[in-house]
Amino acid sequence: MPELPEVETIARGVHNRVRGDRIAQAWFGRYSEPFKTPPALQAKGLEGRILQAVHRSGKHIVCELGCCERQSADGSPEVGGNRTSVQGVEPRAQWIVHLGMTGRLLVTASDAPVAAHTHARLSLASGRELRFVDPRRFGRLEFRDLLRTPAFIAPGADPLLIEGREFAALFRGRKLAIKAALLNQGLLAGVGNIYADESLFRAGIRPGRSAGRLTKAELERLRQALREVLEHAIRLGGSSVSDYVDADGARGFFQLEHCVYMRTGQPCLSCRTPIRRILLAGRGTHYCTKCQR
DNA sequence: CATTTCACCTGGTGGC
DNA sequence: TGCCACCAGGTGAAAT
Repeated sequence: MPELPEVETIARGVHNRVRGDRIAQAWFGRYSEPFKTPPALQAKGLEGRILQAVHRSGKHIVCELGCCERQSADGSPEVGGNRTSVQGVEPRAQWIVHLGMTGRLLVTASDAPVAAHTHARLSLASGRELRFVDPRRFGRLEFRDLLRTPAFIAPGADPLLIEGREFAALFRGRKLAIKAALLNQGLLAGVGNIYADESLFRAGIRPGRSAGRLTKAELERLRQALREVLEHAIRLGGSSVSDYVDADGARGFFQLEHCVYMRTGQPCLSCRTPIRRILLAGRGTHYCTKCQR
């Protein structure tokens, strides 16, 4: 479910709520699917760590963890301060959360009712909990000890930062549909089904067009449309189509701004032509046959 | 190598 | 009310 704007919203929310807090205890459920690192190793690695910062990389939420016990007087991690002289400031480990289709990462009171399909609960020194909930179990949790493993960086360029030249180069010589290319996380990190459809509508490009045959002008329109759509969605807290919520359990509002996604048969907001739905790259794909060429 | 298809899961919805 | 088919924000392995 969650694409770049939803993951960004959640990461910011979690960051603002738990930064500087200490993981007192970690509990993991019995299912093996959600864990890239065995649950016992995750619990052992996480307990006692300070949550220094939480940010997004592609569709991944990365929790930067410092080593143990120590934190500054105001509870902030002093990132960017004197890194070598303050114990526990340099990230020593990472907890990487991928939400799959239905994953949630929530900051709750420790006595809040435990939702069904809760697979991880980190109790924090502040008395709250960081919980991972995922009914479909497509999400993944990974622990990295940075003394042994390199820091996590999502493959693929960030669609908010990429420049025109580099963007165009991603698609050069590719025969596959532009929508399939947008969904390829190795090319661009963070674009999923909603924002692929919405950005192609905004750029006026049919999703089935061969990626390598788009003109320079079309590619530039697409790059800007993608950035504008993603930034707008972030400002509105993401899209809540069915069950997406942020770190506080609040819904986003960008679903109210969707022009094509899940609007099959409804009139195009620009020309009134009914929105068409086709299957492309195995995904429901929505577009306007008149506005998108 | 590039590209496509499918399996992995649970839950909600709409038709009969 | 129940049953069933179909659909859903993602991804990576297997097949082509």
